[in-house]
Amino acid sequence: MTCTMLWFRKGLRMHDNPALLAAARDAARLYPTFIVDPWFVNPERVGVNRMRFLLESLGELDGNLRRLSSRLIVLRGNPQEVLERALSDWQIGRLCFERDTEPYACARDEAIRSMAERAGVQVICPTAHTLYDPDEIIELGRGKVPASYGAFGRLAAKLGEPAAPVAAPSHLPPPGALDAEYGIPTLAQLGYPDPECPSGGMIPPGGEGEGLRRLHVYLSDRQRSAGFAKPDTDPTAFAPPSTTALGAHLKFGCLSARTFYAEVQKVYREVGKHTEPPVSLTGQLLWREFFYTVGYATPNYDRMEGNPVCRQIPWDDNPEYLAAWSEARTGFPWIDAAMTQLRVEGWLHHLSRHAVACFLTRGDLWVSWEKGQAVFDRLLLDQDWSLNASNWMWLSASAFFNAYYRVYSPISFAKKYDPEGHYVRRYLPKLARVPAEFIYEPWRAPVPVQRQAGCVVGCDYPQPIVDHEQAKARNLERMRLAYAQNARGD
DNA sequence: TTGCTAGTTGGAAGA
DNA sequence: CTCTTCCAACTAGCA
Repeated sequence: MTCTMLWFRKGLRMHDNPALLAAARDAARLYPTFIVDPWFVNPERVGVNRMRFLLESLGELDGNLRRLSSRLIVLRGNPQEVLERALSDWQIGRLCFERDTEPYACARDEAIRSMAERAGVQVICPTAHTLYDPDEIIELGRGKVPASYGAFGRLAAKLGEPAAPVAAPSHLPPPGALDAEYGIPTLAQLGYPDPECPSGGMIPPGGEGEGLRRLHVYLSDRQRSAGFAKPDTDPTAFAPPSTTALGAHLKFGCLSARTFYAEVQKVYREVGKHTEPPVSLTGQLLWREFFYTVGYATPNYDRMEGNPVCRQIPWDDNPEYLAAWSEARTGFPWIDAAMTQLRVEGWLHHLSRHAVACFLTRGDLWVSWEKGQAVFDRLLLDQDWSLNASNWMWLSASAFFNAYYRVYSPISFAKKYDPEGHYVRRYLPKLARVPAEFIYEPWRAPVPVQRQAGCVVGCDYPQPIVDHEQAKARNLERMRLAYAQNARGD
């Protein structure tokens, strides 16, 4: 009988957690451990909303462990240093953690694996964050990384159905006696301000219970779930949103992607007729797999330079435009409302992300996708390294997508879904009384109408930062040129 | 080699 | 209100 440690990083759940089962098997004592890594505790890297979500998730994990007479042990510091001491202090013979394929995690885990093995500790590292093991996909493609969703889908189909989720443990070995409390820190202890939730409770709480509950609530509408077609969902719907909005729970592994997948297949079996990838619910999980795989296998994936899948485009360095975009003062209500929703709630509908990303890059402002990526990385609850980089490259027509002449209009796009402007009024109260006719382009309203609405453009709300038609024409030309150079990062 | 086809989610105008 | 066409036109993947 040996003492074991489960090191939680993502995978903050009891259900479908092979690493937890591996750690619990035949263990005299089990130390369920989370390490607060200073690399992440940085308001510039991880915004307050996501940090709060993480702490909530840890709180629930601790509660679930305590129900099985265990607990969560929270350590603080550089993971390698902290672990080296803990493995020795607690005489750990087996260290288990779920595999993480992001570059920071790969480097960290490789160093820790060799440190542990040098100390005679067995290391078990199952894949459970994704449906498939990216190495298996790449091997099946004879070392070639799938360059498109279709190519990925064919490889995944060859591998067959993803592994079924494993059951949650019904009991756990006891933790050892500890020399200190090792409790979950508060936001304030981590140096974060803890503002009153400004969004009226629109931010979903973290934790696996909430993730599972939201999954089941969404899937309880069998017809909608079976008929789910992503491009047809409404980006201006906010109460409730038109998609599952489960990204944050998936990102932290509060909700297992394999459980999600299995539950969706159950709905399909019940309903019979259902949509197919890429637009279906299953298709959304496969997009995640595809982007995880490319992100894992591509060097410098979150940058333009040195990134072999990314087209090299001479973006402008324009701090003023970037600031106006990220601070929701572009003067385009649809863009500014979406950026406000992002800042306040840490979430945007996928198509809103498209609209603001297109606007920042190839559509209007000609600012590098890397700048937008950094803002999303900080503010999104569901920030996910490979998905974020992938989608920014997609929207800026730097990779995967190349119909660069398809530009989202900051005026007419949202109008199709929400002609009255409910969404804009919700997130930009200054515009609440602007007549629907002008809600997406208030600068066109006659001045008396602006006065009447209590929203004078240039005074209460900014003038549009660019003329969209002019910017679009100019940028199309620049894209044409960049495509003609046909330069890639390799 | 070459040619063909399909690709998650644009917009504007006109029938 | 829905459908088609034009805009100007890329490339991975396959036969």
